[in-house]
Amino acid sequence: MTEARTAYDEKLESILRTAAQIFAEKGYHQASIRDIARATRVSLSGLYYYFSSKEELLFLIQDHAFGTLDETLDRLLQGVEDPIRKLRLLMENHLRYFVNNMAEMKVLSHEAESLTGELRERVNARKRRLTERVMGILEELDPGNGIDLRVATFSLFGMMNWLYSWYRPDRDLPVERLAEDMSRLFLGGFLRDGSTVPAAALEAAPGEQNPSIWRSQTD
Amino acid sequence: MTEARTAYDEKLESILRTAAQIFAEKGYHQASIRDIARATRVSLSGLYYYFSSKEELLFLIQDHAFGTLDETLDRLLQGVEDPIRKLRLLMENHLRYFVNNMAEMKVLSHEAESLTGELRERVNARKRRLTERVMGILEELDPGNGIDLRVATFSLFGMMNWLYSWYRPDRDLPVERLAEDMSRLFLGGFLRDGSTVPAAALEAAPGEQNPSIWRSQTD
DNA sequence: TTGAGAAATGAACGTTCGATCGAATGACTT
DNA sequence: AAGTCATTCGATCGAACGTTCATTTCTCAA
Repeated sequence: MTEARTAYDEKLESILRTAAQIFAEKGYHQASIRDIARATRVSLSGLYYYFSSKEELLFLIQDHAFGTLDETLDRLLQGVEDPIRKLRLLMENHLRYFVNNMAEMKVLSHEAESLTGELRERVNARKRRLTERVMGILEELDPGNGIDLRVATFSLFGMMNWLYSWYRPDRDLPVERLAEDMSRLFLGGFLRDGSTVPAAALEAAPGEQNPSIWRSQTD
Repeated sequence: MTEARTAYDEKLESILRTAAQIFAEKGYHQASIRDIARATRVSLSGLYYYFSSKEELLFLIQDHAFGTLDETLDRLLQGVEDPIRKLRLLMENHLRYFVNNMAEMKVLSHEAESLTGELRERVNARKRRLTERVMGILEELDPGNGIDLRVATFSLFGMMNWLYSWYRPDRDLPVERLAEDMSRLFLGGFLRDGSTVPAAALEAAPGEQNPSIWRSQTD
């Protein structure tokens, strides 16, 4: 194992970390390479010694973040059998990384479509793996409540991934309580027998509304 | 009431509708005015007769979508007292607009930070109003389960707003079943007494993990 | 001390962007 | 037929963008 941690590696990581912050603040397309040069105190052209294009820079950030998230999850779930416990550990892992690396996780959530071609496909593959992992756990759990698995899976990701748009570490719950509350919200709903949900929550709304927000057109 | 629906109004709405689709596909900053000119078959300069800047175009889309969403909700909740029913109606309204106007709603969810200054503040005001409305209903409901209100509120929005990243009308549930499943997930979890949630779902994960995905640095 | 490769740079390129402006066109009134 | 106002357009602007390249500076083993 050649675990040589060179000066090159350290500087690259430092650039990735800084770039992630800038991408999180301004958005990938808004942020210019010049912004990153200014923040890292490396010259514009000097940055291209560490990556070959702006798009590859975004990929490196996303791939690194996803890879770390994934590896930690592997380690965490080793030997765990109870699916409830598995899901709880997965959620806590996910939320902990979110809160501790808000910039990177915002880039993951918000710039999912900013990559193209092969780089995009490679990140998508990591994402798919995680999605199927969650869906698999929910399938194991299956309380027979009739809730669609895809809806449940992406509702869970939605709850967690939406964090970047509202969570403020100084005014909101610490990550442990956050994970507890979200676990209770999601698992409480997913594991509950449908017949114990108040009827008013299940009744559909009356009538149809205008399907489009725009007035009807002729063309 | 001067409800004169002029040709100008119709053309503006047609431009907004087309622009929303392009913003949804390529993202606001990626999409050029020239893209919109091509799609609407109006010349580049001709567009500026209908809006004064690209940013105002984005504002018009967001404001129109939010306004419609809001007005329909007002009408829908009139006379409804039961908070469970209120929440259910709100969710169905929200999801229905999402599914029926996916382009506009993606722009709402994904381009929240693309406006600046006063235009951004005006959209934020509408958003705040809706957020407080939801939080108010949850407060009415309050089952005394100890779940943080902010966490519950934004978890609900996260579930719903994340739709744009996964929902495909041709392979996923129709909106009625979607609303039912999400209602059961959220309300089932929110209304459940904490003591009935399986213990394994509440236990914290053991140990602390590396708080940052990056290796420690010296500077 | 020197030489070679790694690391970093300033200046510039071609392209695309949002926006402007004066002129042309169309529709409708008088 | 003339006049008015709304609508549309081609041509063009300066600014900012990602990227390149010929050079220079740094580092350290020989």
